[in-house]
Amino acid sequence: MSEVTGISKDEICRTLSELGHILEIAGSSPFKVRAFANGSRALENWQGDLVTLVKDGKVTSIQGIGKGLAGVIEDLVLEGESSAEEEIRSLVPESLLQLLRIAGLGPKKVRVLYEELQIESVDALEQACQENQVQALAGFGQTSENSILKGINNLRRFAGRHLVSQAREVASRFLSAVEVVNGVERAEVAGSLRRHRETIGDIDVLVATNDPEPVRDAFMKVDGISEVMAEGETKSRILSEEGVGVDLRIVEPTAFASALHYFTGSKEHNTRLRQRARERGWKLNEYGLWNEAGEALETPEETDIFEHLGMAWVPPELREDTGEFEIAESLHNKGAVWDELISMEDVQGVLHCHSTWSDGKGTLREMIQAASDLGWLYYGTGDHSRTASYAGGLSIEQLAEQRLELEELRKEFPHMTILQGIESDILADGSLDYPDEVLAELDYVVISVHSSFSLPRDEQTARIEKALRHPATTVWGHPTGRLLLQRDGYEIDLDHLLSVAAEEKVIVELNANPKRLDIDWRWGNRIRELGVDIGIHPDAHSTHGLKDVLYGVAIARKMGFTAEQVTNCLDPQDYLQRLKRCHQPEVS
DNA sequence: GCCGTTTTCGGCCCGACTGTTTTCAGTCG
Repeated sequence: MSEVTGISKDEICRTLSELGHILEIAGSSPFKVRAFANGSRALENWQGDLVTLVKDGKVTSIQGIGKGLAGVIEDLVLEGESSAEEEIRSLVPESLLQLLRIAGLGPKKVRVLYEELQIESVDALEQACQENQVQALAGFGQTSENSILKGINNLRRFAGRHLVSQAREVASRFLSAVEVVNGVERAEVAGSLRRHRETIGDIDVLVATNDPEPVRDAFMKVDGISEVMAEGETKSRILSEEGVGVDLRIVEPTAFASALHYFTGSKEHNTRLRQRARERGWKLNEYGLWNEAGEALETPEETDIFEHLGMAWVPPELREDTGEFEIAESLHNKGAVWDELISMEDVQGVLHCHSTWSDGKGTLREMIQAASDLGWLYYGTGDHSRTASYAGGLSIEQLAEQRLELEELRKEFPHMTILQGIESDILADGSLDYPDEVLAELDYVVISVHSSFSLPRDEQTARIEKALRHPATTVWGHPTGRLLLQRDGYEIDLDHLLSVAAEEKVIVELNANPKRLDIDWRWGNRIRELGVDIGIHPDAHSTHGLKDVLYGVAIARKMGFTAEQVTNCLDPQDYLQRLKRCHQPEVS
């Protein structure tokens, strides 16, 4: 495929989303604004090769993208610029987008600040507040001025989104404080954390009780609250000292299921489910479900809400409006339920673990002991290869020495299947980091990109394809190289490379490190379509890091995977067979 | 701007809390 402009799908999604915000500040129709936001999200969730889609003229086949947005997308892909984009960007200064990130400031207020005081930047706004110019504006006051200053301060201190590992800690601190309060019948964390998103904006804690006050008191007494942002009858919001927003919602016990569903989201899923209710002349909100006569339908559990609306219960992880409605409806019609998704107990062992042989903190013995303690039956070393000198990569001699130590450890841990592997750097030309005869002695080989991140898309794709087709390759490690909240992955034709992995029977890694969670869950549907096998690997650099597998399992659930579809849920015998199957021709 | 078994126009989800108001607009989720 010929490269066109090299603009990535992610960049286009960001552009569409920005254009939506600009239109909002400029005072466009809220529906037009929403169309841009929806289009951005639709494109983000769509998986495939965008260049091909554009060339085939099929961009509008994505639900939520019509003629207008398709035009912008096509121009960006083919020309690298779009006149419609330029036109929208000329409406208001782009720097106003920064102001939207200040808590409490939305498009309307940003517009007033711009029109009345010509404020275009966060710094200018700060100064105007300090000079008490803002409180004089209609709709603003002394309090607004102070809260804007606080908001600016918070914006500078915190990035906005958080790794799921950090969010879980904060959430459990608040949940454990409220769930023990007298009168609390149920308490649960909802929101994106319950949906197992890879990063978390804020935390939703939902409590069912007939006596809200003591719950709110307990919530406000939790350690590490840096600011109370709202404190109402049933809804409160604080900012934790880690910079994570935590919402508390209190509902009556009879409304718990509908509230849990509502606050689990996603917004898109909820919108669609409410539309479904409306189609029947019903109403759905966080307090329940009502029929056309206004009578409340019984919904003691989430399952009941879906049942009333003609759907099987959808696991929370899958509520992103990325195909779950069609499946749940079809399951319901067949009287079936959703397949049991993978859980931690299904994992039988792991590959891709580092030790003190390269840049890990745990010795091989400590790591294997920890894996055994977790109940796992196999463990694969996956230290860095020799080119990764910064990470203590192993020489050919060291590989042989490590093999001797593993022989001893196999005697110590007879119940464990201990494999020797390597995380081989993919060199810039796509070759692997050891001669073939050295690679052939290993039980498996993970191939990973650790250098030359910024090759042009075609070259990067060709480089990885070459490595995927190497006969020794078993696993493709952290396929996109992204670091959550830090950097995007390198530019590749992922769709093509996944087809190559399918063809070569290379296992695609779901790297469970909470900073990576790579490959992205949005590729789940496509991966199943292509018949690619995935493996959940911790990429552990310490005994503690082995537990990261739980984040990988969470993402695999989000991809809709059952245990049968994940390689390291196989028992040791079958697993060894699967590792050998790589690159061998299909037995007909 | 998008969409369609009420289809090419006329809709587009819903409610709590805050601050500035004196009945409500804006923001947020």
